Amino acid sequence: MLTQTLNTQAINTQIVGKIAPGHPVTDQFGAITGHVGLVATEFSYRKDEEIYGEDEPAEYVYQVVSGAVSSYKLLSDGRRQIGAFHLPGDVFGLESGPAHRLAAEAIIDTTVRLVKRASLEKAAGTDVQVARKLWAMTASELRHAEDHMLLLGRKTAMERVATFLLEMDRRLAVAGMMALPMCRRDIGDYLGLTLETVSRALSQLHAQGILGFSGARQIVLRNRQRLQHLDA
Amino acid sequence: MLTQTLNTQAINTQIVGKIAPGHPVTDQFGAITGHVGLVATEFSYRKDEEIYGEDEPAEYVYQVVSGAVSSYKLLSDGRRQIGAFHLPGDVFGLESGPAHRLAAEAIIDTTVRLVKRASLEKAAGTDVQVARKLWAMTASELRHAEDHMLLLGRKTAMERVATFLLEMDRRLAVAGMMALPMCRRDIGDYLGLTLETVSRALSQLHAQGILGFSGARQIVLRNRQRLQHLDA
DNA sequence: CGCAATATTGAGCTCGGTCAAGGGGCGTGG
DNA sequence: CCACGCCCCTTGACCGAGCTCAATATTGCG
Repeated sequence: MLTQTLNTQAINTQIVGKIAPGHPVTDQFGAITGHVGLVATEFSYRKDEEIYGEDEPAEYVYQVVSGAVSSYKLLSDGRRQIGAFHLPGDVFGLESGPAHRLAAEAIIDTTVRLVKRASLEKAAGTDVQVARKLWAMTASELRHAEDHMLLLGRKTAMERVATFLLEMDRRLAVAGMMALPMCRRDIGDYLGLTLETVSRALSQLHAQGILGFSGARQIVLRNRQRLQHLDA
Repeated sequence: MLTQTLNTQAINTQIVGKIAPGHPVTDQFGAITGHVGLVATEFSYRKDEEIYGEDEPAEYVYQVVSGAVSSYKLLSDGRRQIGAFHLPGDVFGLESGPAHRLAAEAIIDTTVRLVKRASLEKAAGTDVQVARKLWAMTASELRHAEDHMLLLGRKTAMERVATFLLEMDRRLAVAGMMALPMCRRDIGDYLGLTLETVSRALSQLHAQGILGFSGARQIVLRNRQRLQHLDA
């Protein structure tokens, strides 16, 4: 289980206070832990390694330092729905109840910072600002889930892929280019499509000059306007 | 706007303390407002009346007293995704941020109880138990949304309808029978299907003896076991 | 009892899934 | 630095679940 893994692989323990580079102002963890003096531990997972399973006790809350994580649910026959991708700076694994409602795994080699859920609960019990922040983070996840229900229930394949590209562009574009950490299958499982359909949609956008490739996962959006139009 | 409507139709204002009949123990509103002495107002909407629009300022938090409400998002061309149905006892319209992320409308004649969001925020600022409860309610909505993403992204039409029937059976069955407040189109918009597909699935379940009708919206589940199996 | 709204059923079509066969890029090892 | 090999990705051909369009059939409400 997680505890064992922690024992064998833990790298670095520190008092939270330094903020992850690149997220100096709006750091979610820092906002909570900074003035409470919680202890955070850094930890690494290899590509495809499970961080926690569905319905597993929610012992820790995580923040991606580097890499990328997916949160997902499985049906008994293996069909998978990814609910969210977590990128550097994102907090994940935060639960109000006792257990994780989705599983989480690293989609590439990933380093996270983590704090005990119990210590956050304790801080929230004495500091109203912390309590407010935990609520806001859960509300933010809910907002994303609500948008994603609309996508999954009502958008066409092309609209889904356009929405995905605009989301990733917003979240991880550097100098107008994005380096996707996830494979076509992961994108399909996020969008409720097959990997082939995702690939066909991307090829079509490429043919129309709306995006450019430099490697299958290195994408430049050349016409956000037209992409937004395709997004419905 | 809402304020106008409130002025013309408000029925009854009271100090919250009495609990809605049928929800004496786990009443969500009561748990928050009971010991804080907040003022709640009762209010009624007719079938198909909008309660609030998407992105409208979130001035009030609501609880269904009687009737039923749907929360939904629209695409520009009219495609609709219902994110949740709210039944008697349910709280809806609770936001951590300033605006409603989904619109809400009464799907049948409905009476709600409502309190000002600002007064809840104020109570949460002084009472940690209230803050905790608000967080828990948002987390509960998130849990539902995560389950629903799996349904919308990965389940077949028959699996979706089976899931829907089991959910409604759990939430509103009385003496083994459920009286659905919503039409086939609403069910379709909730499940990411057309109304025809919903109707066909229900007919098929009827033909297999898994459910019985007494009127299109009066349904008896005759074999929950088999339904659960169809739910994947 | 009558009628307008809602639900059912049918026929044909389409979008995205399935199955299958290459192609290409990246990391590894020589 | 280059070549090899393994994924990952792309593309093609066909299929079918669910959508669309259309014609009844119910039903519940006045």
